[in-house]
Amino acid sequence: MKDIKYGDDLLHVLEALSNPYRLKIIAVLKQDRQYVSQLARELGISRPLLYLHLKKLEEVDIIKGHHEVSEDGKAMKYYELTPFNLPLDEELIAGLENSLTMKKKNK
Amino acid sequence: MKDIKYGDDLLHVLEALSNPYRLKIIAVLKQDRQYVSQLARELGISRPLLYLHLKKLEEVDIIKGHHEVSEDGKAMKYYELTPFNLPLDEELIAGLENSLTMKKKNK
DNA sequence: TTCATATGTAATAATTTTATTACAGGTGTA
DNA sequence: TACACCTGTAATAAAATTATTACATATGAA
Repeated sequence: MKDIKYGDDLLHVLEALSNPYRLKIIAVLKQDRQYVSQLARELGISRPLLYLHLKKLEEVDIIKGHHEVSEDGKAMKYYELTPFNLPLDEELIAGLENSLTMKKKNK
Repeated sequence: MKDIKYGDDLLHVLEALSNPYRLKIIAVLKQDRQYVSQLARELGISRPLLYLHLKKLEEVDIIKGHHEVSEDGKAMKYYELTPFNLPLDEELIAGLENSLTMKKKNK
């Protein structure tokens, strides 16, 4: 996970973690890396939806994906977890208050 | 903040923290307790909206409100921060995986 | 009485997030 | 060729969150 220097970054990470599927993805990937289709089956969700969740986690560098070609020649996309540690308390939040934007999100 | 023993509790707290106004509220209340109308002015939002945010924070015991009568006889509602500490990492998440519900939220 | 302050909430609208459906394209094997 | 895998995304729908508007009620002071 990238260093959190700004309130907006902290918020971005918290948003990424605020979903049961995304927490589950972290738990699964902690055991071992996994490729997208298999991960979708394990979570019981569609690939398009999984991509959405993976994107949010990857945006904040909690997971990372890369392509690989399997032994039988198939193009696979594996995701793996990036260990992280976020000591969340009121001190951290207060310290980042000035770099926290209240405006709506763009894009 | 209440003890986090279940994945659903963790998620609930993360959701409560996933909003810039709510992070700001924590930062403001860390300095000192405050009453609702004044807090709304400081944040630049309406009271109805503030109530919504306060409710989400109070639900997970990050803040607590109580009524008080001011010197000049007005009924005031003050909120104060409850110090908390959440060491967020993949270990915590993996450990709570089994008590994490994927279903939609009720209510 | 009128004004300024305070709390509280119901109803609705706007926006964002989450989820689904429908595609297209690739490789290896039967 | 047809089938069973795989990746990737656009378009749309559904659901949840966030925000606004409009009220009602109460107190003290001018």
